[in-house]
Amino acid sequence: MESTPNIVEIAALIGDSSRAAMLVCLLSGKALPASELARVARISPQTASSHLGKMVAGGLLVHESYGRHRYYRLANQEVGNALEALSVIAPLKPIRSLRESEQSKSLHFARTCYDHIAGEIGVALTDKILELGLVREEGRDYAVTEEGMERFKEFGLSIENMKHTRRHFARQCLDWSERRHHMAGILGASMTKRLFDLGWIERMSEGRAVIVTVTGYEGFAKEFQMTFKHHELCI
Amino acid sequence: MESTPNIVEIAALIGDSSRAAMLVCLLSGKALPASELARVARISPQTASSHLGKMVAGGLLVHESYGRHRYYRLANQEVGNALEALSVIAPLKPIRSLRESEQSKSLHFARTCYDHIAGEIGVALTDKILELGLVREEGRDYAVTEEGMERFKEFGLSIENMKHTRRHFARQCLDWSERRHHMAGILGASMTKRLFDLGWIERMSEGRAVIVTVTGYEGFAKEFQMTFKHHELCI
DNA sequence: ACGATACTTCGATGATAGACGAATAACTCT
DNA sequence: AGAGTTATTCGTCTATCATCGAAGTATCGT
Repeated sequence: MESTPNIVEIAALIGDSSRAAMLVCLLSGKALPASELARVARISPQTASSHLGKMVAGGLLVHESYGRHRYYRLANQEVGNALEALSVIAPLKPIRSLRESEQSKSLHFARTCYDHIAGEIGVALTDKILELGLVREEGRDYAVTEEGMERFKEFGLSIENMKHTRRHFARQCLDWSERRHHMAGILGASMTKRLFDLGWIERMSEGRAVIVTVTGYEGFAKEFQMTFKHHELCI
Repeated sequence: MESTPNIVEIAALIGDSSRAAMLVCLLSGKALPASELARVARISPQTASSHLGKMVAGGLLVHESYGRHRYYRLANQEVGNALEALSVIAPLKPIRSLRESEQSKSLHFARTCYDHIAGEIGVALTDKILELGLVREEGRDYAVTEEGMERFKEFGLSIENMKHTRRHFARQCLDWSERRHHMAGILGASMTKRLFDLGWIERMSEGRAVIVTVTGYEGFAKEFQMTFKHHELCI
């Protein structure tokens, strides 16, 4: 009937505030789990699931399952192309508050992933621990070395007690903002708890964002040879 | 919420079947009266008026009044770009005729961007002209070189006359399908007109797609050392 | 001046679809 | 095995918006 391709359906898919928020979030090229996208769009998981299903059916997104998580990302480059082309003609939206944009930046820098630390800091810390030889990779996990046993004890962590729990000791956890691994499991959780106790990191008012305190910067530098400039990590 | 442009409203505007029909009809670059657009979308004049008002408010269209007629056209070339970018990811399912799918491919290959040539051909031609030293980049514009003056004259273009117009001489225009620049401005328009006059390119029945004729293939090869195989460009 | 044409505004209506609660399935951790 | 997550499906409710009839404004032809 219509001699034109149905840009209507595609545009209608993008033309919903919840779905657009998700799409813009996925423009970075990263794959994000459904729950994260629901949070970004400020809607319930049920509604998000409905939207994600429609966008997959419409060819905007594809998904991959990892365990109970389902990661969504843009189907192809052309989708990103179209979103960018729309951005060109879209009026700029006023930034509601500085705090929100700061918080968004903070999420990439440092946040908690359940009970362990993630973001740039999480990945960098895991890297340093590997580099210093405190742990070594072992399949999907990390195993503590002799030297690690000693250093973790100095840091205030009892590896012995951890071994008594049935939880995974030190699992590799995929980081959505860095696309690399950070440390999960009881070791990751205990370290993060210790970082809170030491006052190196503090939870921001709400959400999962975390800030590194002044003593934290000093501590990370001294204990793990991590370097910062202007409150950002040097890699 | 975020500092990103507000693509929601724009996409929602395009994501209505009646409005999309009007927009696609206006993709040719023509200005059409409201009644004609109502007829194309198969809706009443009242409804059409409502839609047109919203699209003007949203920055998609502009209107000019001539007597009791009101002519609507796309606000700028970026709107056309966005519509075409959407059609790239849309026509996956309903390809009704071979001609339509050919036309979609043609849009990537060669099309007019208002009055100058774009697509693969447009970008490649601009590249060649740069490579041959006929123009050089100068900020957001291109400037003709000594050699360019001579070669353009041989090609049938009077740089002198162009300088007398108030229009930009040779502007860089971003190409959505190639993500690179092609040449706009009076020089780009004049070259494109010359290509039509020489019969190197011809406008397809409707829309902005353009085909390269047999003499065009020979001409591009001879004059600009551009090579093709199977009616596709070799880069 | 008169009716005809082109387009707009206002108001009412009806259909679409986005929202969430409740329940279900799949998975992980203890 | 059981508790706690993550994600989905189903059903219902509600709000938004496209649509058109009726009426209003501006312009043209005669």
